[in-house]
Parts: sequence; structure tokens; C-alpha cells
Amino acid sequence: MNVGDKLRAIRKKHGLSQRELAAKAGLTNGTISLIEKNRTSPSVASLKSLLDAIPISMAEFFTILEEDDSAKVFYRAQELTEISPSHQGGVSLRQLGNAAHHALQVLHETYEPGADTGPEFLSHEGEEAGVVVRGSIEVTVDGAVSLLNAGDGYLFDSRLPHRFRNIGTDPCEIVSACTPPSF
Amino acid sequence: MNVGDKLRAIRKKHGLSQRELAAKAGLTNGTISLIEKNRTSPSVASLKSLLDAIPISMAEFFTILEEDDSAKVFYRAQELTEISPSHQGGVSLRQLGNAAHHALQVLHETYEPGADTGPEFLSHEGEEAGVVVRGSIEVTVDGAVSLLNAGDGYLFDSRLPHRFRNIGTDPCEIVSACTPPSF
DNA sequence: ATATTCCGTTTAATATAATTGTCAATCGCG
DNA sequence: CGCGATTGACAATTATATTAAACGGAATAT
Repeated sequence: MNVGDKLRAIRKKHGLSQRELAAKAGLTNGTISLIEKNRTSPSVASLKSLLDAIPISMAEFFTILEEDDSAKVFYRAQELTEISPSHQGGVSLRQLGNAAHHALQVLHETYEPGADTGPEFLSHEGEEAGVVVRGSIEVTVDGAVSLLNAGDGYLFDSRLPHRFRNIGTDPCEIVSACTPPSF
Repeated sequence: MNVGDKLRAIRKKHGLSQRELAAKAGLTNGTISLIEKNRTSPSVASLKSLLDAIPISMAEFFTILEEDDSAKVFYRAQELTEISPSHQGGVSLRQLGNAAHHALQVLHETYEPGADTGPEFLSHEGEEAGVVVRGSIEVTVDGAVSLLNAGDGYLFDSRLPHRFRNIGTDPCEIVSACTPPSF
């Protein structure tokens, strides 16, 4: 998200110091320092106090912030965001960029040995495809089963029931794409 | 602001329970309950997690939220928001609505005995006017001084230096208006 | 040179948000 | 009815944001 950099940019554009803004907003300069360095995520109430003091509306702030995010092109490995809740079942799904603002969703997936997306076949609109980068994985799509190794790939209609299982002894990495994004 | 009611409305419109949304967002149902009841102000990070799970962007959320705020017409006494930082010098300025979205700013002001806006005359664009509701107050505008009592009023160009002092023994209440809003 | 002021950062203490575990209420279903 | 499942709410604990105070650097004045 990077609330910090955007807040700093806006504050400077308005010619305010951290202390000046803090006084207007009823917060402290230390708080603003921490927020701007992205060392804390401010409460909505705190952020609103800061923006009111500038002044700029919340809607405006997030509009330009998310525009910036959409314009982002390059992502460091650590910037991919984990979207698999609590790494359920040894599965890691690391998303490139903010899929909510794009038509394309790319994931860097890791399946630990024994990992399994489970038999609950959720089916969503669109297509998805991927290439195995490391290790091997058993993929089931609409009843058809195949063991894919590094370099192999898959491509299917997302509405078909599908399942991924790592039945090998090493972790398996996959780079996949999905359109439109699903959550 | 009322983040809670808006979140609840959106969540229900998408047919999600607190627990379902919590699971998707990686938070807990208890947290959502507290947020929806406006008993806490979520961190930006938490709110983003929730909105991503719905999904809806931050910009969208605050756009419709602040639209609602603008559409608000009636305000209970307790809904007026204090804009005088820490009641400096016994002065309370309670603003009606969110002035950031309107051309008109109305304040319910209270000056304790001895209260003083101070001699630092900040001058901003626009006009301001008010009526004394209770008590009396000494108003100085561009050098001219007058003691106003309940029922009296004032109206002047905001660019003229001005000062309010309660030199009486009782609190003084004023209802004032300003356009455009100043902070 | 040396205070002086203003800036942003950092640290330890405090206030607040988030989690955990539980509760009563509600809704179907047998 | 009576049972299990699901809902939103709440109290106590844990995690995190915020404060208050101090620090060091950079610019300006004495």
C-alpha cells in the first residue's frame, strides 16, 4: 500500500513539517515519523485527523494512492503479497501486484511436500494457466490427473473443478496466471 | 465518519457473515464486530484486508462513505465535532458536519470565563458571522472593539484581524458561520 | 566557534486495536 | 419441541499503535 510515502509526499507538497502537521491534527511528530516510514499502519481515525489537517479527503488520498499502485510495473520478490490465508496445508500463493486493479492475476505458488489445495473444487469464471518451476505436482482438472515436473505447464477454464497436490518429497514451485482475478 | 455502519452495509450486501469475511481477510470475527459497532477505529492495514476480501478498493469505500457524509442533513448535539485542539484557552469550537465537503462551515462555540482566542490574528479568505446565544463576549475586528451580549451578532471579512475574549464571569456561547471553511 | 532553532528519528511507557475464547440469540431441521 | 449450526456480541489477554521525551544532524544566527 505504502501509505507512508504518499503521506510524506503530500505533507511536503503543502510545505508542512511533521511537527506542524502533528499540531494541526492533534497527534505527535513521532507518530507521523513512524507512519511515514511505514513502521506502523495508522488507525483510520488517525489518518483522517492528519488528512483533515492538510486538508485532503480520505477518498482523494486513496484514489491517488491506488492510482500509483496501479502504475507500478516492477516488483521485488518480497513485494509479492501472500494471499493464502495462514499458509493452509503448506500452500503459499504470492500475488504479483494488486489484482483488484488489473484484469490479470499472476501468482508465485509454493507447495510443500504433502501440500494439497483440497478436494473442495471451487469454480470461478475465467481461465488459468501455469508453469512448474521446481519440483513436481499432481494436478487434477475435471477428473483428468497428471503429474507435472519442472518445465511442464497447464491451462484450463477456471470453471472446471481443479486440485493441486504435491505428492513428491521436495517443495514445488509454480508460476501461474489467472484472468479475471479470483479471490 | 462512521466506518462501521458502512462496512456492515457492504458486507451484508455481499451476503457475508462476520466470520466468513474474517476468514477471507485473515482477521477475526470479534474484530469485525468491534469495527462495525464503531468501538475501535481499524488500522489502515486491517481495513484494507477487509475490503480486499470483499472485494472493494479503499478509494471506492471512502468515496461512497464521504458521499453519505455529505448527504447527511441532521446532526445531534453530540455529533458536532470539536475542532479546537485540546480546548486551548477555554475555547471550544464544535463544527456542524464535515466542512471539507461543503462551502459553509457552522460552529457552536463556547468561551469559558477568561477564554481568549489570543492576539495572533490569523486572516483567511471569506466571510464569517455569528450570533451570541448566551453570556457576553468582547469582539475585536480590525481595531474596533465591541462587547456583545446574548442576541447580538457580528459579520465581517475574514481577512480582517479578529479576536474573541470572554471578559465576563459566565461562559459565552456563540453560533457562527464561515464561508469558505477555514481550518 | 558556539549557541540556537528546527528538523526527522528513535526509545520506553502508555493507550488502543486485535485475538481468543465464550456467550446468548436465532434459524432450520428432525 | 430439542438439537446442532450459525449468527453477532462481549471480556480478558495479547499485540500494536501512539505518546512523551530525548537524541543527533543541519541550518542560521550570535
